[in-house]
Amino acid sequence: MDLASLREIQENLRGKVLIRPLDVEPKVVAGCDSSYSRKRGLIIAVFVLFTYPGLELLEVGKALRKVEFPYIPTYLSFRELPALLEAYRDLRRKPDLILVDGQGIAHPRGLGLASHLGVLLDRPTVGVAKSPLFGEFKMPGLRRGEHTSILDGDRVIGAVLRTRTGVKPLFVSPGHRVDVEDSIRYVLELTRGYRLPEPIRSADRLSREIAKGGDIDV
DNA sequence: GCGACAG
DNA sequence: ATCTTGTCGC
Repeated sequence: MDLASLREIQENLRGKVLIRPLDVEPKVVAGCDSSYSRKRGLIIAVFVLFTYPGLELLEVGKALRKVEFPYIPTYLSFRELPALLEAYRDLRRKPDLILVDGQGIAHPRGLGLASHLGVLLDRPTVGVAKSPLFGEFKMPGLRRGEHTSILDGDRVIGAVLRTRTGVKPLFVSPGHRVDVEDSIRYVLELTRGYRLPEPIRSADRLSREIAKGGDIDV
């Protein structure tokens, strides 16, 4: 499979992405992330479900697969989606909102990992990235909650959001079935004392722990 | 052609 | 993302 074909897949799926306010009050939220075991050539994907707004741990879904695609900027989906989809199928309950570690529509072809996953699952997703990939922006103020827009010309495709005072901001963008405003709102409401929102922080820690060798039960 | 470039 | 030791700061 060459990049031209994969690029065509992204350009086609882009038309399926829906940007609009979240249409339900979430009762179950999820965070997902992937880690790698270089020596074993594995990718470990994890989904962690929490109640909302109480943030009580509900369930964990995981998957370990052999890495079959290299990391190529703007094509991250093709490397991580297979494992993420498998981890999702491992879940009994289905989340009303999913936070994904990566870009949503703030992507050269409007289909970052969060958007791609959202369309395939037909679930609301929000992209939460630790660094920028696409779009123009100015840095926001230093206080938690302050944010600036990520622009594609005149179009607002996301926000640079300060989740912790004095700490590097996050690059938030809608994945699917949410808009920029709700994306900002939920990322902020799910962040408790750390830079990353709790669902993603948990998924990150757990997947890394499994990659390191252990396999913790939940 | 050159530089940039999620995880 | 992963590989890696110490170090600065609240």
